[in-house]
Formats: sequence, C-alpha cells, structure tokens
Amino acid sequence: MSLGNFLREHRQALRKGDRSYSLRRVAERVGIEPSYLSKVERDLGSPPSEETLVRLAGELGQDPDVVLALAGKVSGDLKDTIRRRPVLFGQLIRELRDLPDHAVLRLVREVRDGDW
Amino acid sequence: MSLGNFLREHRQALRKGDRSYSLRRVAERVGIEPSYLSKVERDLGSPPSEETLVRLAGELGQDPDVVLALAGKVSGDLKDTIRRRPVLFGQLIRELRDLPDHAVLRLVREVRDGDW
DNA sequence: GACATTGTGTATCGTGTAGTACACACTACT
DNA sequence: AGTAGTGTGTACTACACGATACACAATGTC
Repeated sequence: MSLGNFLREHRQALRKGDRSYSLRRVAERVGIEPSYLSKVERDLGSPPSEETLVRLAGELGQDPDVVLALAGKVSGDLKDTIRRRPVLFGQLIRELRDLPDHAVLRLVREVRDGDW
Repeated sequence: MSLGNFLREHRQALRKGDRSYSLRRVAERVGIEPSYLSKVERDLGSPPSEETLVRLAGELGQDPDVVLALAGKVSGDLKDTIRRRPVLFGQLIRELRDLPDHAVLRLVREVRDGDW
C-alpha cells in the first residue's frame, strides 16, 4: 500500500458519512493547496514534510507513525531518542530487526510492566 | 561535543603517529574537497551526507552511528527497520526513552542471549 | 632561501524538497 | 439551465543540501 492510496482510501471512507471530507476541504483544514493534496494522493512528486503528514494523519484519524512510514520517514522524536544513545539503540534495533512481531511485542510489554 | 570538534580531535590524535592524517590527505582519501572538510571540522554549514560521514568515520576508526548522531542523523538501515514496523518500534523506543543505559543494555543482552 | 604542504576564505553550483497559484473540465444539486 | 463544488494539469518558486573550484597566507622541510 502506497502513501497516496492509503490517504485516499481513508479519506473516501470518512467521506461516506461526512460530506466535508472532500479533497478540497481536507486540504483546506490541513493547510495545503488542493492540487498538492491531489498529487500526494496519487504519489506524484516527493511526499509532504513530517509536519504536514502528521496533520494529515490527525485529520484522517490515522496513526502518525504509520503515515510517516508509508512516506519513507521516521518520526523526529524517535530519531532524537536514538541520536542521544546511538550505540545502545543501534545495537538493540539491529538485534530486533529479524525477530518476529510477537517477540518484539513481548519485549514492549515486558518493559512496560516490569520493574525497570 | 560537536561533530566538527569530534572529527578534528580524532584526526589530530591519529596524526601524532602518522603524518598522513593531515586535513588534506584525509579529505582526499574520503573523496571530498579539503576546504569542505575544513568547514565540516569547524561546524560551518550543514553536515555532510550519511555516505560521506560513514566514510569519514571509517577513515578515523570511529563508530559510524556515533558520528552520524553528532551530525544529527540516524543510520539509514535503522530507519528502514523502524519503517517496516512503525507502531511496534515506535512503542518500544518511546518506552525506552527515559530508561537508564543499564536497563537498555540489559535488554540488548537479554535479546542476544535469550531463546527468542 | 626555495619548495612543498597546510588549513582556510570566497564564490559558485546542481539537485531535491516542499510546496503555491491558477486555470480547466467534470459532476451534483435545485 | 445555472451555480457550486470536485479533482486535476501545468507552470512556477523559495530555500536548503551537499558539495566543488581555486586562490591565499602561514607553516614546515631540505
């Protein structure tokens, strides 16, 4: 699924119940030109900036991290966190790269619930 | 410690034992102009690209992730890994953000040694 | 003293990013 | 039939990124 398809599909889904989710209206609320959003939804040209993508995700009720990922980006706050301890996080993430979802999820839970 | 200071100090340290670590010679081996490396070592202008930084780190025997971090960047392969599972890794990294080094390190070891 | 080497200042450049502006054709109402 | 709203095509733009090119003064070396 491309970024454009994702955005278009979710916007159109919302539109079924609310006429205000036309491309033009959404563009207006997000603060960009309609023609630009049109291009974004068709994956033409480079994807919007992180800020614009986050506002777009919010408008469509989608997870910002997912939208950013579809645009080939990683949230700035995650990058900051890694940058503060590059060796440690580098090791950890590379270690987890090939592990299945459930293993990573188990780790998340362990950290959240455990006495760290 | 800034990127420029870091690079300059490590280059000059190497230079004590090896005359070939002049700014010009290093720049040549890394494949950039001396005047550009000079600016980088004084933190003028925007830092080099990821590729150039990695070559620079290699030349100076330093950890690429550390050099990238000093330049305000995160290695492309880590970004790719996060982008493949944005929600999972987003949760994990945000969970670990405020934990002390030893806790994160313990996690790294657990994953590496455990039966995952 | 000559010659090479060193680091730096100034000017310039091509490419990519992240958009705007506006006209156009089509569809939906009423 | 007229008006409002819809998505799109084309052209353009400001700015940042990631450098290069080359001259220059200072320092080292033989």
